[in-house]
Amino acid sequence: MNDRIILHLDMNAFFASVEQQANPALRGKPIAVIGSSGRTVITTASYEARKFGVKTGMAIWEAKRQCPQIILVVGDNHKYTCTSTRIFSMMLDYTPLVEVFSIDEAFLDVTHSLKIFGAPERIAYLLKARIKQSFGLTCSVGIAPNKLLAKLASDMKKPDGLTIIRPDEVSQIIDQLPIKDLCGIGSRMERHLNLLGIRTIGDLGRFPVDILKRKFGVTGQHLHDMGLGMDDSPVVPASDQDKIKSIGHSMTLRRDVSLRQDILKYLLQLSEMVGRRARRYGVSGKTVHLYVRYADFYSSIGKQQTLANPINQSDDIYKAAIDILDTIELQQPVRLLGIRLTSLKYQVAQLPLFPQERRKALMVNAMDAVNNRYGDFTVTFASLMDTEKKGSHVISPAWRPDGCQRR
DNA sequence: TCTGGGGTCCTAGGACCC
DNA sequence: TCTGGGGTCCTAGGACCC
Repeated sequence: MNDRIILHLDMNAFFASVEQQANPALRGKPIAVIGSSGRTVITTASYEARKFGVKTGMAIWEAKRQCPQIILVVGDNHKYTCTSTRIFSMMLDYTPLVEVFSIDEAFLDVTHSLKIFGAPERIAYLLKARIKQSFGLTCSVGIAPNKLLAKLASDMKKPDGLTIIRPDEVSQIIDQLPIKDLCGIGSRMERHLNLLGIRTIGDLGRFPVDILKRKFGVTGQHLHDMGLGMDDSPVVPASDQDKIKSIGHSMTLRRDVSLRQDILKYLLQLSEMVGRRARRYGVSGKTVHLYVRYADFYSSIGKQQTLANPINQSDDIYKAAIDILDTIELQQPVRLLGIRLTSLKYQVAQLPLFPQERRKALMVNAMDAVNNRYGDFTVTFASLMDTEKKGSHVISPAWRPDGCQRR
């Protein structure tokens, strides 16, 4: 497995760049894409804004303090999904082995494409040129013998970069890089490793593997491999990928909420969002999770309940969520609520036999059809009538585009 | 108006069955 | 008069990714 050639392509400031292309007045200016809800953060900042220190995850007021002239744009998920789907389909012209890693990132295994296209750099240049020409967007590409190193490489030159790590250069290139550059080492793991005196990737590779294993279990071996730049995980195309394992929605409320009736209204809305998505995918779930984040931001509680049978009707999810809520004694006003459905079963949609349930299922199908066509919450429960209809307000770079499955 | 939202994977402990 | 142990399911929480 030493002779693979993996390419990692990462769109530069994707959401912000798409907006700048859509609206020429925004080009060359510091802009940031944000969410539509009241308490939102910076989702993506343009490179012009990044120069001022504006970063993903930053509060709006902080971004404005760093860069008073920043232009804020409410994100349009549909726009990004469409663009990324078209970009991913371009990649399939060079290899069938394309793994979508997020809405703006993918791995390509081009090992067997070289006979047709020549050097991997050539594939990278072709892709970069086509993406630039079709969408006006730039990306950074990394080429390496595995996914770990390809991702590391694409991060090394931004924007519009191309970085190659050849097998014989691996140790020299990674030796002095900080461990947090590795995909899989976050801030907590970084701190743990720092305490062991490990700061660079080279340090990690030289550290005794048995101590890592004793301290981190299975992860220890993985850490050791990463330290040596080793990774034999395959590029898995969408068609071979495991089925989705959970469906959830959460929302930070406009204001902290204490009244039960207010909480229930949000839970009904979340249940409808989760249920509708589950029905669209043709799945039901046996376990319902409720997540509550309190007003202080740091404390939270999560509880789950497993049912006798899998469900995907919004009102069934809602009932389960209320059941869970009733077991919790809320400690503070609520800042965020989340509902997630897990233990998913994939089953062919079938109308229930009994008349009453059958009528309900038919009605839900009809409601789903209207909402799919005219936007979320066009037809909904009476108590949600004043809910905003603005389509999916969810924006997140981790959003998996629905339409990126091959063929 | 300080701090979003969608996921996956792992661990650890308890219940229960054989 | 002794209290083993494997497997599976469930719950809670944390780390990590984008």
